[in-house]
Amino acid sequence: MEAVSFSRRVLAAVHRIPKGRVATYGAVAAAAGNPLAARAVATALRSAGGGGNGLPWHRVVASGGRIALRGEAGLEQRIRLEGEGVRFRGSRVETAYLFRFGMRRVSPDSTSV
DNA sequence: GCTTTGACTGGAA
DNA sequence: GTTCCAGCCAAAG
Repeated sequence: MEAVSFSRRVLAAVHRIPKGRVATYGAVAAAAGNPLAARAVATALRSAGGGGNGLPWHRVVASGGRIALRGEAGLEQRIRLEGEGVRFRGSRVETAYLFRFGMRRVSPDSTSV
């Protein structure tokens, strides 16, 4: 029973992304309950997002760590991520910085960067 | 309630 | 390496 809307879960998932890490739309969609709803994640973010909401939208990237937005928006997102300590490899984010939901710390140093 | 849109994804060219 | 096509889902008009 989904008491809350999808966008709500998406926002919660995005908010769960730790600083200095980035999650793909597919990961957020999976955390929201539908791994195939990557597109819906973008729709929800665009609707709920927009700025001023305190939502770390810049921590959400496309598949492979690619920047989803184009133009200034994508550039700003990259700058924000770099400000959080995320490294870039050309036009892509390092795969090691990709955050995955449901990560269990099998080792005490697994979650550490 | 149907149609349009959109910050996606994976595979092929 | 990039670009294009088709498929998917949810929210807004």
